[in-house]
Amino acid sequence: MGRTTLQQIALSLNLSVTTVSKALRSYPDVSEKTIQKVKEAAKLLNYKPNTFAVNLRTQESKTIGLVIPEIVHQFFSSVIKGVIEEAEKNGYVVIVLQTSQDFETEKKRIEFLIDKQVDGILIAIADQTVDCFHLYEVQSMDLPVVMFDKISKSVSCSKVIIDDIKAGYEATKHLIDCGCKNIAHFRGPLTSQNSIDRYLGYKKALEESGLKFDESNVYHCIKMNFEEGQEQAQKLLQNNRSVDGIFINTDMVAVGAMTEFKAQGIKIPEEISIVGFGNWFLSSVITPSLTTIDQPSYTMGKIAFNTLLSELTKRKKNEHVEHETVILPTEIIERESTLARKKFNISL
Amino acid sequence: MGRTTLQQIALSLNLSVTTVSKALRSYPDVSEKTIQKVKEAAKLLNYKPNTFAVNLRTQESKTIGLVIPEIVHQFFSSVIKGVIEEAEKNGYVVIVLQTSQDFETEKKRIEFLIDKQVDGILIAIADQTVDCFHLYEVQSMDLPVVMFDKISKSVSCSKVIIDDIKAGYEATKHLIDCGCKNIAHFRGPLTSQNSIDRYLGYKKALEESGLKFDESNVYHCIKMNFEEGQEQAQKLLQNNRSVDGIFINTDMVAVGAMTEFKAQGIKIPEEISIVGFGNWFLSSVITPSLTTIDQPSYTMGKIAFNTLLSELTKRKKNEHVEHETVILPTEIIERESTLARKKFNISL
DNA sequence: CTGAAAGCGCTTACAG
DNA sequence: CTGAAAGCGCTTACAG
Repeated sequence: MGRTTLQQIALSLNLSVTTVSKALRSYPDVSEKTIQKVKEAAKLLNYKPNTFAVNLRTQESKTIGLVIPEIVHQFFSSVIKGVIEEAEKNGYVVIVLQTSQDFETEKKRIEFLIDKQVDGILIAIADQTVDCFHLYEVQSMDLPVVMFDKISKSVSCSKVIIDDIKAGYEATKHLIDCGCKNIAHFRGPLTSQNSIDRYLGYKKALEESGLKFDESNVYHCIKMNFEEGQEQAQKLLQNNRSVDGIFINTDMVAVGAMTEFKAQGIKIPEEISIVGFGNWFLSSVITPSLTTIDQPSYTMGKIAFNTLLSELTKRKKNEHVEHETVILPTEIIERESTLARKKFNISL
Repeated sequence: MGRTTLQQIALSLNLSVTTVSKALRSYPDVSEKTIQKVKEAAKLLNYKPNTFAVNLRTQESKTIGLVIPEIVHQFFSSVIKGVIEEAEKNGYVVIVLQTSQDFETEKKRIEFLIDKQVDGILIAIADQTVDCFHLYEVQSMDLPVVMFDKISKSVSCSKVIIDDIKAGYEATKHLIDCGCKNIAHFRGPLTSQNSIDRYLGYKKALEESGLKFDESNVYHCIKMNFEEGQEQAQKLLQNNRSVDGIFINTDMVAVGAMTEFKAQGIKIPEEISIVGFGNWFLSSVITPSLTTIDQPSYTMGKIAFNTLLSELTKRKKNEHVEHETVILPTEIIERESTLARKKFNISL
C-alpha cells in the first residue's frame, strides 16, 4: 500500500536518498552504473514522484490558470482545447475558470488562482472589466500573465490577438463590394477592445469608400447572444428600412438577426446582406449560410500557452523576458448571406 | 517580498507556529483572544496558506480530474461548466483532459491524473474504450471515480446518466405518432452504451407498435459528426426511398443528414420526418428546426461533481461509501422536423 | 491553553 | 562519485 518513495528505493539499493534523487534525474555527477540501477528499481517499484513534495520544494506547480468569459461558447471552448493540448505535451496542467463576463467574478477567479499558486495565468478579460489592478497584482507577485483575444492595452504583458480593425474593415469592404449602399453595424460592448476595433474597421471602410457613416446605423449589443440579435434586428426594421447590409460583431448575434429577418419575410441576401464574425460551425449550416470572418481559436490557444511557457522558462533561467504581441491572421469566408447579391451585381 | 508564512505571524505575535496554525482554523483548544489576535495579524500581513505545504501535509490536493471525449462539443462543454462551477463553490479545482474518443489516449490521461495526485476522477469514457482496467487501477489507489453520460457497466462506482432506452423509445414513438410507417435509425458506435440503449429504445418502440424492425434500416455512425450525417443520409437514399422517418443518435449528425436531404430536394418533414438527440442550440435555429430529445448537461456536471464530493467527504470521515446511480430526466422537444407531419395526420 | 518536535517527500548546497 | 543535513511550510500527536 502507499506510493513508493525515494526512501524506499534508497533502502532497497543501499544508497542514500540524495543519490537516488539525483540518479533519477540523470545528474552528471552520478555514475552511469548507479543511474541504471536506480532507474530499474524505480520502474520495478512503480515509483512516481510525489507531486506535493516536489511542488513544495521547487515552489512551482506546473499548473497554469486559464480565465475565460464563457466555457459553452465555440470560440472559447476551442481555445481551451488548444491550451490544454499544448499544456499536456509539456507536462503542465490547466485550471479553467469562467467569469461570465463579470468584473467582480473575474477578480475572484484571479484571487483564487493566486491562492492555488499557479505558475502563470492566461486570460481573456471580461467585457465588463473596467480596470486591471487585479492583473497588476498578479504581476507584482512575480507571476507571468499572457492575455489573448480580449485584452486590455493598459496591461504590459505578452498578448495573442487578431487585428480586429483589419477584420472589421474587410467584412465591411466585402459588403460594399457586394453593392450595399447603406450598411449597418451590430457592435459589442463599449468596454470591449474587440468591439471597439471592429467598429473602427467598419467606420474606416465606409469612409474610404465615400459612403456616409451614420451613428444611428450602429446598434449596441451587450450580451452578444441569439436573443439580442433578434431584438436588434427588430429595432433596425422599425428604424430604417433602407439598410441593405449589416456587419455583425459575432456569428451568434448574426444568426439571431437572420432568424428575425426570415420570420419577417425579409430576404437574405437580396434585401439585406449579412456578414458575421468568428466562423462558428453554426454559420455554415444555417440557411442561408452566413458569410463571416474566420478567426483562429484553437491556434490562438496553442500559441497563448507556448508564449506563457517560454516566459516561464526564461524566468527560471533568470533570462530577461521581452513581452511580445502575436497577431494571428483572419480570413473572410464568403457564403450565401452575401454571395447571391454579389452575383447579381456582377451580372449588371 | 514573498508570501507571509505562519512563522512570520508567530514571530510578530510572540506565539508558536503551532498555536498560530490552530488559531487560524479556530481550534477549540485555543483561547478566543488568541484566535482574534492571530486572525487580525493574518489579515494584516495578507497571509495565504501555502497550498503546496498543505497538500504535502494533508496528502490531498483539493483537485479533481475531469476526463471527457471532446471539449469543443456543446454537451460536454456544458458539463465542464457545471462541474467547474460546483467545484469552485467548494474550493476545489478541476483539471480538464480530453481523450478524443481514443482508448489509448484515455489510458494516458488517467495515468497523468494519478501522477498529479488528484483527489478523485470524473469521467465520460471514450466510445473506443474497450476495457476499464485503467479505472480499476484508479480505484485500487483508493481514488474515487464517478462516471457520467458515457459509462461502462463493468465499473462499480457511482454514475450520473440519463435513461437512453426510454429516451430512444420516446423519440421513435413520437415518429410513429406522427404517422411514420418506415422508420430508420442512425446509431452510434457499437461500444458506446448510449448508442446501444438508444438503439434498443428504437427497436422496442417499433416492436410495441407492430411496425417491422429491419436491421437494414439501422445506419452506423462512428465519429458522430456533421459529415457522417451527410454520408449516411446519402447511403439511405440509395438504399431505400420508402423511409419516412429517422431517429438520429445526435443532433450534430441529424443536422448533417438534414443538410444532405435538403440538398437533394427532399422535404422535411413532409417526405422524411427527423428526430435528433441532445437539444443542442443548433437544433433550434436550423431550418426546419429539429425535433429532439433534451438531455441535461449542465445539471449532469453539477450532480456528477457533488456525487464525487460526497464520496470524498465520507471517505475522509471513514464512513462507508455506497455507490449510487442518478438518472436524470429527458424530454422530447417537438419542432418543425416532425411537427408539420403530425398536423397533417391530425387533419385526416 | 500553549508550544516543542516530528514528519509529509522531496531537492540542493555542501562536505568528503 | 556518494551522502549527511537542512529546509520548503504546514499539521498533528503529545507534553506540560
